[in-house]
Amino acid sequence: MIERRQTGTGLHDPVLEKLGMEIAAGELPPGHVLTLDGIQERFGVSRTVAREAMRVLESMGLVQSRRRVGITVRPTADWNVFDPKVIWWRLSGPARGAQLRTLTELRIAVEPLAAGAAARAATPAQRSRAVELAATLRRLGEAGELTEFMERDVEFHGLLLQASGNEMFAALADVIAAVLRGRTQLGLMPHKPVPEAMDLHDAVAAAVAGGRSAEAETAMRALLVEVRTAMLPG
Amino acid sequence: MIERRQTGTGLHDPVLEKLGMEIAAGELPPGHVLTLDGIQERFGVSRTVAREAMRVLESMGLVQSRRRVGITVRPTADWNVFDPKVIWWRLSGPARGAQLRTLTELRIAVEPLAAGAAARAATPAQRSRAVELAATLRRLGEAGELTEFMERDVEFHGLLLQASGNEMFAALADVIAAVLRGRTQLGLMPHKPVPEAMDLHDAVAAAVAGGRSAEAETAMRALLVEVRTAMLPG
DNA sequence: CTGGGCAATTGGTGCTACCTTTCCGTGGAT
DNA sequence: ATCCACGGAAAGGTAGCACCAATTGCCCAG
Repeated sequence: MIERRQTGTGLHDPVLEKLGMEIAAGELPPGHVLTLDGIQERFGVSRTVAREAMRVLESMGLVQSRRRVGITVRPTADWNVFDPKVIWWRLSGPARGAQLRTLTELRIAVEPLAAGAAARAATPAQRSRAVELAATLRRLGEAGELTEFMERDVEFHGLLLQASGNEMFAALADVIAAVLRGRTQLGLMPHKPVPEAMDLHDAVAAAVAGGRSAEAETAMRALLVEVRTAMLPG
Repeated sequence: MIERRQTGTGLHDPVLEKLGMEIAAGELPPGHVLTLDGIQERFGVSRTVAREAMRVLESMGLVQSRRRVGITVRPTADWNVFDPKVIWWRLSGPARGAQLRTLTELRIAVEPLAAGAAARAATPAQRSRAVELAATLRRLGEAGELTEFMERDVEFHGLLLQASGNEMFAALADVIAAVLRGRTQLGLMPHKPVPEAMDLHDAVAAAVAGGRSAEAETAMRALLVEVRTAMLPG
């Protein structure tokens, strides 16, 4: 589940969001210098708020603050590219395609192992839920219910990441949810999921349910390679 | 290269560091409530400094700030476990072993694909450097120069991650360096690297140099599985 | 005794004013 | 041309204020 704005309140959050987006989008290129004064004036906020937003950006590696010189935008290589906010900002900007590609590579790396681990570590409830979801996916896919299909797909992949028992894998669930949602928004999904995809979802679920780790891993890998080739033209 | 706070300057940094460590270590368990006043008094800093540290912790998902309630420590599942600072804090605390395990799983997921990508995308300089490093590793390993071996190993793995052309993989270089260093500090390394490890380093380097992607991937996977089994007893 | 509403308390939110510290530029002296 | 000293710009840090929201608990009605 992506959770945008659950806090809602907070005056420094809009500032953080806007600056983060602009930096991630490259509108404020590396080397560009901001000042607290400038931020205050631009957003009509106090020094306190400007400083807090700046500190958070600094902790993400997006900027560096030095006395006398100002707030400098840092090169991309220094960013915390695993920070969910940074990923979100890049997915919202012109680098969306590139970010989707690197994230898909990450998915191909992580999700097969997560599925394998899930086959070993999942609870009975998780196993049956996986099978159930795979069946639902087939039904929705054949019916052409694209958005509902996507939501279940998000749940399916999130479930396996959670069930892997590795909290670092589990932490990727939200990010991958954003990838799946962003992919359909970008029109990188076929209008009707290919039958192979449904077969592979079934295969993964069955292998997880049956505790067949290696099988779950290879099926998930095949599924994701399928996903990558499908979005290559995009 | 690990770079612990080369900025040094900054009064809010020690506060952030201490609180982060305590939360990561579980000394401040989920649900525990802090107040800005308490932080001010404890560290002898002003409200501004306490607030900035709190905001950064909040952006890492370690705490949540609510009016009238205070600053609540959030459950582990909400943490940004990919944030380098969070990883560092957990590696420094009692959860070190668990963190090393999840990170090793992540390595097994990511590094083989990164090596495969490096075989496709590396520059000529990177390819020759990889071969050179593998040879150096063999020499150092046979000589039993453990710390120097480790430093070259750090460079080797970082090089391939950088060369993969995927910035998310590249961003893991620092973290993996911390894992390698932490592993030797924890005594989870054999006193003399096993010959197989050296052979596999060679195989990876040769495959990358020769552009044989699949071969680089499988060799790297074998190398990391070796690593995992070696640290399982720990 | 229970429940609902109202008021007091608590603690973060945001603002302003002011001082300190660090360095970047600049300009003058050698 | 080089070096050094100095002024000023901008972040770093402190203090105290008004404000607001949520929680706590009290009080009174049923």
